Amino acid sequence: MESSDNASNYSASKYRTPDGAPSDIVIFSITSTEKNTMKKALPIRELQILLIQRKGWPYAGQWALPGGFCNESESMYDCALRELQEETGVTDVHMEYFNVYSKPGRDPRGWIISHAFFALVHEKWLANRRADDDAADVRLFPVEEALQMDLAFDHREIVTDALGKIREKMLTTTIAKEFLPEEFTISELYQVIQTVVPDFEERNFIRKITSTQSRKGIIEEVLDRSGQPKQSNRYSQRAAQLYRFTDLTPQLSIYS
Amino acid sequence: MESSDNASNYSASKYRTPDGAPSDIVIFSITSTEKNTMKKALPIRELQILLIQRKGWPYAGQWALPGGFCNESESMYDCALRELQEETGVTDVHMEYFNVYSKPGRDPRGWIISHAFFALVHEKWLANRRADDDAADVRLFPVEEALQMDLAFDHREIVTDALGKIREKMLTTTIAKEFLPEEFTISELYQVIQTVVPDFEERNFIRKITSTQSRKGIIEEVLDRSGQPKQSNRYSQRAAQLYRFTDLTPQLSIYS
DNA sequence: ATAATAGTGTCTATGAGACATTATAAG
DNA sequence: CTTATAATGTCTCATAGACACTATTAT
Repeated sequence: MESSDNASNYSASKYRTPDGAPSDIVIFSITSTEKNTMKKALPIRELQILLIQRKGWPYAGQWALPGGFCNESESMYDCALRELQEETGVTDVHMEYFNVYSKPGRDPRGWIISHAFFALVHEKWLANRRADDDAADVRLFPVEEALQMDLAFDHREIVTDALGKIREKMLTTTIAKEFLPEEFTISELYQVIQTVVPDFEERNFIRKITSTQSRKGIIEEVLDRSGQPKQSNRYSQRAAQLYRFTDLTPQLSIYS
Repeated sequence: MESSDNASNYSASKYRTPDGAPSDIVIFSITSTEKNTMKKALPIRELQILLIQRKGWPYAGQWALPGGFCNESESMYDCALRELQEETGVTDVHMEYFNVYSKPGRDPRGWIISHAFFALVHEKWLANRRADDDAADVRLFPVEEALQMDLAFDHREIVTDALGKIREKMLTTTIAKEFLPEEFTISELYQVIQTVVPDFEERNFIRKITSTQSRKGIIEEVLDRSGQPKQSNRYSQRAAQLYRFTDLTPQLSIYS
């Protein structure tokens, strides 16, 4: 108790304690499907999340977020990293903690406080996994479809919140880079932003991002070995300039 | 276990479970001290946080963030609200969850996963408390001073993170309103922003906020009953226009 | 040549930023 | 009348936003 003065007569165990502190991870990826037209064109991109089908009680058979219980010897972040690795084989991706879910009764197994992360995984990493085990119980779903499903626990709420969070972050930070190759064209960047934030529309996008003083530091032109601008004609007839993100972290303010 | 198919033979308790899930609250307030000059002047404002002095083990005698253990029947947010109310008597303030602290060994009492909130409390609410019980074991400290202290647990890290968070939010959202009266002058707003974000400087502040099309919706002029602009000469010789925040939530983007 | 995507020119209205100037009221 | 703070004028250059136009290359 608080009034005792050393560890030997401290007893937290007289209180009811949580039955578990899991992490749940909303793993986002953007899939690309080549258009089967004759002409070169940008692929069709879709924002997807990874779900697993539950085997046992509770919510057996229903789809749920990947995740699992935390051990005493790890932090929540480490726990989530471990689960992410187990589920996708992927390490070294962008993962962020964003909320805790603790409403009484949210888990029939008891008093379980869940810690929600989102991860942004480039499809090329998930491709490996899908080749390895094309298990029917681990799948990518388009986000909009996932939000229509009857997910286990309060996972629909978690997915909704995660989606809101990455939409905000997509517009205010440079996380778009997590979904793009190192070098990309302006069209690809624009398309990735729109895939995550469908309402996004910016007519003069290329000028905003490349020639306005306040923003031009965010991305930079890629040059080849001879110092010439490096271009790509992968998605278009006319070759497009390649860009990469810089290390600059944009600071936004409503007062300046 | 996961492979069983109903609640009766589910047993989470065979695993080690956390010894507690507390909330810790970084309660920010801005104190105003009138300058004792002859002339009217803006008060000296200082960003402070509320700390309590621990009585028992562990960290007896050291200063710590207010907070306490969550019960099974409440959510983390409700827990934090309850603690906030117990500590300050205040309800109905801006409080936000911002991070979890779960590093192994962070609490000598065992495996304790702490959920950190920050709250923004107008000094007028804390004034009551300070009159009631001027207890030496609950005090406001200037943030910079608190960060120099040897706080209990990992509370210095929590305070550092909370400070970073409210600095960011001060510039990107309208939380400044939590530290201001309903009606305020531009100078007061400017001063509040600077109190939280000392680096903030904006020469043409009044024009940015009142006459640029993209931002002018954030605050609006206050009019009196007869429809005339309402002014205040509380802090200055020449009366200044009063403003209030609107309900508008500014949307920021690095791409537009 | 055609089509498809990349990228620029150009024009107007608005905003940013710096500084000087005027306005108001207390003492 | 002096002083302190509030607020506007003014000037230059940058940016926003719209839309027409040119550029490049596969077919």
